[in-house]
Amino acid sequence: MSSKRSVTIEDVARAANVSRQTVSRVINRLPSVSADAKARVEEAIARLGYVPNLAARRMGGARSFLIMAINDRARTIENWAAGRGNDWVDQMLYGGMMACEERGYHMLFELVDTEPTQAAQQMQRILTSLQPDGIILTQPHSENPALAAQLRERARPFVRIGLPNPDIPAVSVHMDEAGAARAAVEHLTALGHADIALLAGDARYRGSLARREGYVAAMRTAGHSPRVEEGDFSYDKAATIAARWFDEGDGPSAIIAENDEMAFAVLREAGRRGIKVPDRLSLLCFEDTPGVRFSVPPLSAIRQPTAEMVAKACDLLIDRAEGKEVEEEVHVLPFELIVRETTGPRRR
Amino acid sequence: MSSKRSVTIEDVARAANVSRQTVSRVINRLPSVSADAKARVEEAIARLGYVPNLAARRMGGARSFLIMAINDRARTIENWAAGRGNDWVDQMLYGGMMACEERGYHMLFELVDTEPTQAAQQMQRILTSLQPDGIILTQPHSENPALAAQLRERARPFVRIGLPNPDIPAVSVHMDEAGAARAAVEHLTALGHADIALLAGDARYRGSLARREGYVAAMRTAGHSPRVEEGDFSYDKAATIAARWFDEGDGPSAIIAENDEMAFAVLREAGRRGIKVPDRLSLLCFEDTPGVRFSVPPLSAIRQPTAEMVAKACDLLIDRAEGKEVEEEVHVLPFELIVRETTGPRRR
DNA sequence: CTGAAAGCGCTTACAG
DNA sequence: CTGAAAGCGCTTACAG
Repeated sequence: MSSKRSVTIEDVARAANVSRQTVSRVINRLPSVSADAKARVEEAIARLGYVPNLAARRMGGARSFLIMAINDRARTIENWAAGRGNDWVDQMLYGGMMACEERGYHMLFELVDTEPTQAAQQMQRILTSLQPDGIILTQPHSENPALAAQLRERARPFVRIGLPNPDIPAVSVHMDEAGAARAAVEHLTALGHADIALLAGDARYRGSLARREGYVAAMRTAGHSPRVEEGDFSYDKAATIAARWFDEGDGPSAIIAENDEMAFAVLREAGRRGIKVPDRLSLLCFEDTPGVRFSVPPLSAIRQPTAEMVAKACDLLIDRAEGKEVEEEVHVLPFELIVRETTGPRRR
Repeated sequence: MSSKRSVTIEDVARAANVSRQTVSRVINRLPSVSADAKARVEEAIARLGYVPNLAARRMGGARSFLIMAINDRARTIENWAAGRGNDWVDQMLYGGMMACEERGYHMLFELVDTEPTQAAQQMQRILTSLQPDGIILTQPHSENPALAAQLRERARPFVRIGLPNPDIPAVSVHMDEAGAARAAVEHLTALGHADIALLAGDARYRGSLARREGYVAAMRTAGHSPRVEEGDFSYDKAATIAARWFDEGDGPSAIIAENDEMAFAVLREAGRRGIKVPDRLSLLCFEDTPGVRFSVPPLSAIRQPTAEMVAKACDLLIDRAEGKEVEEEVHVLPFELIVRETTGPRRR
């Protein structure tokens, strides 16, 4: 069955006694093929085990059947090199590979530098060497207008993962950040908390800003006054803030941290001082990377639907590649609030 | 600079006033190009920002510049779906992408089922649709003789990650498992331990077998009697064994676990009984996934050089693709013994 | 050292 | 509905 040479469209055409265009039409599910011819071709394909050569398809002027996800080089490599897990990459591959496979595409994963000149050059290389049918841009590339312009100029469809950016008209997929912040507040108020602080990330990030707004709005709705601290997404900064709260005695009764790292810092500082979680302090975080399950106690968290967002992006891109018009510009995916063991009513 | 159409070899040829073969020779670093022509071509490439189209190169009968790493589908997806990290995949991508990039190749990552018939079919599809220049086989595919035969028949170079398998003649890359087991024993004997148990994996795995042999040999050399328990790589099994050891009072003073999971189980059971690690029990594990750093206390471990093994496999495959003869069949990579906080002298 | 020719396996218009 | 022709951007022999 399997010899050194692959079975080609020509072999199928001969076996089915049709021309290779007809085979091509069947493969690509184009109309205008007689039922009879179609059946013969399909039989031949199955019998010979024919699989189209993607390079040839691409060369014929068609699609490449490749969707390319772009990630930030430095950050990704740093995580890998440190032997840390890389939840974002894992979930991205998961969502992307499954979505692509289902529709006969392949997911490619590339690293691009943040520095704009380098990014542009690398993007150029990737586009012409691999010729992907679609590109997925993640942070920080999703916020780089020059990259978007470059893709547009070269007529390469792309989707941003992230909240819409007014400077970058493009299809984008994101999680409902504001809604998640609201849900976090509601979860905590339902447990009886009133003094709920937001250990914020960085307001320069669109997502962070949206969470902040959601948080503030929800607090006002509940009749509580918001309390935002700039945590900068960093462990050290969060630890300093938590230490101050705990030592000065005016700490909140519940904290929402915008990422896992900051939540770990709070947990650590609380532990050092014998402050029981959740009895004396409730803690909830955004992000939900794998380590969160293993903290003591395991953290309640807002789960970011990374796999789902990437899968959605792939689907949108494949729709485009197949000529379906994508009308919606903005796609919002639901979050998940996972209650583990760091949130509860306050006890003395 | 960047227009809708990509710059092609033809554009470069025209700009440099040579034929496209000459450009091709320069790109592929073939000899027999005059210094003068070469300089003109290189200048034109730089000026126009030319990047060869990989699909076209492939079609021209050359390489695809694609190296494909194959992983087990079910296991990989299960980890992803559970939201657990996937250290193996992360490190594989890390090593593979860096190695490929350095030599102008791209790393592709594909999932293949374990079931032999499906595996063969999927492999067939992958080979003909993507036409990779080389394949990297990991567990369990690396132990499937039919897959190896298929690759050989289709003349596709491949490298196995894993210990040599007498039934599968092939280039293979692996870690020095026996040496690592020996080093583990030596580390513990140096701390004064004599009653060192091996919480073993599964002897049907080649690597597990090698560790067992290394362990036994090292124990004999040290004049101690070996003590092997079949842990089956599972948390539950390891917990049962540890419980028995601790409760019957004849437990070893040090334990070497063949993976992280089993070490976590031991740590848990010890903790429950107030057995201090490392004061009353030393514990060391193989594998060293990211979670190991966060256990309390952090586990001493033998680090598996996953990234390095995959990088090595890529290099070997690229050497082959570029016509360099690879003479060595077996490539052994060093492990790393990372002493954290679970191993120490016994104290009362 | 250099180029004209043929071909890789497909698809896209174009006729019929 | 169906096929003959041309072409995609390269490389591989083959001449010179």
